[in-house]
Amino acid sequence: MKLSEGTEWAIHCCSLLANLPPDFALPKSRLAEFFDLPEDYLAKFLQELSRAGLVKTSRGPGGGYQLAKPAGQINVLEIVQAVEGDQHFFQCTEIRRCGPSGVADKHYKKPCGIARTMHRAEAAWRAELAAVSLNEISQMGAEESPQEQIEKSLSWFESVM
Amino acid sequence: MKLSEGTEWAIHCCSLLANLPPDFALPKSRLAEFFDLPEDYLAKFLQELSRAGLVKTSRGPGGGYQLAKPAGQINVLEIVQAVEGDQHFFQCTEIRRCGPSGVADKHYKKPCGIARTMHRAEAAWRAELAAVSLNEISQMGAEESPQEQIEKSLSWFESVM
DNA sequence: ATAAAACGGACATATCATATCCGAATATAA
DNA sequence: TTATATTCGGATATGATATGTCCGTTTTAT
Ligand code: SF4
Ligand code: SF4
Repeated sequence: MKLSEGTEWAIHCCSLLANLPPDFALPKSRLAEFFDLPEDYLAKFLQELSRAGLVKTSRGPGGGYQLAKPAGQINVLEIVQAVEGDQHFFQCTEIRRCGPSGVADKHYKKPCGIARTMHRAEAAWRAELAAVSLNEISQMGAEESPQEQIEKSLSWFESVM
Repeated sequence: MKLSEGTEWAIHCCSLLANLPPDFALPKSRLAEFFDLPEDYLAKFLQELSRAGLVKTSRGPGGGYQLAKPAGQINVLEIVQAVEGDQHFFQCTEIRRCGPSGVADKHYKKPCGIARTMHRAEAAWRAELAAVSLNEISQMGAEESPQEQIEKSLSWFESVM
């Protein structure tokens, strides 16, 4: 029961993209370099962000990834769902219908209390993530990063653009 | 990103145990039979419930599993954690420290905004589960089960005790 | 035309979930 | 004391998913 690493990577990448000047695209090679991640594997998640409509891509020289919307209009839940899919954590296998006490399917009108409890908890999780925008994430990142890191990021950025 | 089936099994088993007369123990063979589950695999999760102190066990003839505490004093989160462990969903791999902008470890004083956001969401999930007692689960089960199922359960129970 | 870049499918490997089996420890009852 | 019923834990097998690499195709700027 663990979120994939891709989720962390995707949020970090989106946060970085949020700090880029408008109309500037960063290719996967640069993103991978910045975080020291395997380029081809990272690309999988970037493509999922693209499919989800969170980033837009441009091919060819000078191309790469940019946010598809202002960072204030993207929330963390969207990023997580793009990478993880929208499966529920709790997938009921309807074991109440099995064994010596099970009866015909038509008698089970709605999810039982167990399923409702688990789903309510998931909804609370999603709500917390949906309440945080990418903008907030990138601002927290900017405010809390050590000064030296910000300087190194800027000089890295100068060297690639 | 999916909870194991064992979680559902464990909650169902606890709910069933909550309906047993005091001082009556149900062996794993009966529990597995009731839900039509693989006996040896189910036993793994029952043992985890035992290690977590949620059920008590007695060996030898007439032995089996019973709740270790009144159902009102057990909550769903405890059961889930017993089975799933207490790992966080989101496990930060500290990628901010890597790549061309990373600086020495000592500069990172606290989890970043991403990690805090993810952990807050997990806390909300846990809180929802902790708010529901096993007693409520088993009552919902009793109230919502089809009449025919309750009768079949009772007659099954007569046959095994 | 050439080069840079995303895209998508095929593949390999590692980790974890699922499942079975068995011997050891423990308790009851005859 | 012996036979039986039960939990416990380790070993092992299998399948699914996460992780990671590779390469050919498509798109686009120059
Ligand atoms: S709906 Fe509820 S009772 Fe039925 S299998 Fe799912 S969790 Fe169990
Ligand atoms: S603490 Fe935050 S910035 Fe650092 S790796 Fe974890 S999620 Fe990323």
